[in-house]
Amino acid sequence: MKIQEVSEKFGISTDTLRYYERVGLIPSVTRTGSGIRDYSELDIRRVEFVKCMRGASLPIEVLIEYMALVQQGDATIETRKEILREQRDQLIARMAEMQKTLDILNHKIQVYESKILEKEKKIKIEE
Amino acid sequence: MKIQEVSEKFGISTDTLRYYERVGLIPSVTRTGSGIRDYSELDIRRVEFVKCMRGASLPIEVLIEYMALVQQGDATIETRKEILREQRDQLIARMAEMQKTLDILNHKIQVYESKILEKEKKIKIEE
DNA sequence: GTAACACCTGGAGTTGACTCCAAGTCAAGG
DNA sequence: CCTTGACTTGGAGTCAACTCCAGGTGTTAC
Repeated sequence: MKIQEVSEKFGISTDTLRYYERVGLIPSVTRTGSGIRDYSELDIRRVEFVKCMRGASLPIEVLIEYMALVQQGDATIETRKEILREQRDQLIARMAEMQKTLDILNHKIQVYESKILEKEKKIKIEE
Repeated sequence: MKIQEVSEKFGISTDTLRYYERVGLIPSVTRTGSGIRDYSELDIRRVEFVKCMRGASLPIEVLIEYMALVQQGDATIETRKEILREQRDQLIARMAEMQKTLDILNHKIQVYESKILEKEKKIKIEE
């Protein structure tokens, strides 16, 4: 699969895909003889993983570290697990914050809605 | 309440508090005669609101727009409600993405955990 | 009254994560 | 063979959101 297709499939620009590779987020993608990227199944699974993690704002640095450990094989499993656990905990914390914000937003929207209703009533009475 | 105390109360640096004021996120804080910030109850409620919204990553630009509308009074209620509704919807979408990521993280952690267990078993058998 | 310290301002610098660009290479159609 | 258009690289530029700094003023403890 060439870069253009991967870009469309995941909604990630080709520039970003190349950038991810450059910084080590996706270890060197397979190439054709002449050096053009030709994403393998594995490469695509990696892109998907990164897209998903970035979608939840896991920092690129952490993902780079994680990917490097994956490359190093089974000896790093314990460390990798720790990284994922920490990221998961932070994610849970962020989601809790967001839930609080969501509640406040919903509350404010409700207040606005009833204010708008009041205004409409007043107009009706004045008519 | 002076800036230092507000900073500690909310865990926002004084630089950030001044920055928020500068860009219009918190309309001009009350001052002492000599020009030193002295946050009123209202100012503090505003800081709290902004902190909460920023905690859920609502963009500063949107908050600036919202705050400007609040300043303009009741005529802008409808617009404000729309802004909040849109932000709420985006927040819900982001939380859904994060939930997916969380599920994957949990799954991966489980897989790692069972791999570690297997390794331990092997060691026991070899003993 | 003076030293030490918190506060002020405008503006420059930093960080993370892209995003764009120039200059060059390759592959397919006519 | 030559053009057209997608691909390559390294490096520079951009953007949001801070964060830091220099140079100046205010305020409190001794």
